Amino acid sequence: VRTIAATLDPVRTSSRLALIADARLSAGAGRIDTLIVPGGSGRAGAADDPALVRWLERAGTRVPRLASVCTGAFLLAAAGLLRGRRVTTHWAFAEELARRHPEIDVDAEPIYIRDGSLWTSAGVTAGIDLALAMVEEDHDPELALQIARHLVMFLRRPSNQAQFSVTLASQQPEREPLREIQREILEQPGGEHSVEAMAARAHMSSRHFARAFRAETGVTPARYVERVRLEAARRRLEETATPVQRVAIECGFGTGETMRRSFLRVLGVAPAEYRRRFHSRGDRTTTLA
DNA sequence: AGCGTGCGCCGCCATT
DNA sequence: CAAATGGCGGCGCACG
Repeated sequence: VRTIAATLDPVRTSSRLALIADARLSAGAGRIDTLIVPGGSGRAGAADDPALVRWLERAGTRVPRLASVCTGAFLLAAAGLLRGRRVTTHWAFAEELARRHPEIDVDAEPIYIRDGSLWTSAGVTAGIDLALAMVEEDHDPELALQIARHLVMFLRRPSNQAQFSVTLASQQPEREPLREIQREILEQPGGEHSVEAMAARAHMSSRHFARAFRAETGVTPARYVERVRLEAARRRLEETATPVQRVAIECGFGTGETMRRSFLRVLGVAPAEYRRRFHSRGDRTTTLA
């Protein structure tokens, strides 16, 4: 991994962290396999730097794989690299991107989008999902999964389910009845998803269902249900002010106590504490220089 | 904080 | 014969 900047002087990020680039644009960067353009509050100025934009125009058309994180998409757009492509960016800026560049097909829904050799991602952490997807492509899903675990990365899923984060995607079953069951769980985490009930819906004996599910996804049915419920609960805690108790019921945990224990076991924090730490205050955005 | 019990899981074997 | 499926029993543990 190498960093390239317009200058070799320290570059301050929006959080004041100073980075020193490995190379200057003018020096050329040698052969590049994947070019990743970050976003952040500095991107407006960068888009006004003719030398940088010109460099991007050239490099962007030559690299085998081009990517942006967050508002980095604006830079790619300024360099004319997104014409006619399907891309995403930070949700708070998606409308602006679409307005300023009508020639781009902007979709703010997925956490990242791959359009051929062009990869774009939503907010900063979505960039991790994007990077993991690249690892998966270059190597295999198992390695991506290992890394995700190593990073103690929380699973992320777009609401439209058109695109799962790699960790969940690697658990996509082949067989139709099992996919159907998975869909039901994802759509209604609070529903009745005991092993027996799911087996009945799939027209299988519970023994066979559990065995098949495990073989296809690598996770046992109940554990999968628990994961999905945990995800749903996390999202509600992050994005709403719904009382913890009600979140527990809505997400299929019988009681608040059950959800609490699940949180402690998997995430290491209790629900209330989790909300205190991660609840987002609406329009606040995260950007990276 | 502690506890009984029901559920999930799996090994094993029979059946299809 | 191999593979798919079903049933049983027992163990561990999480739910309430």
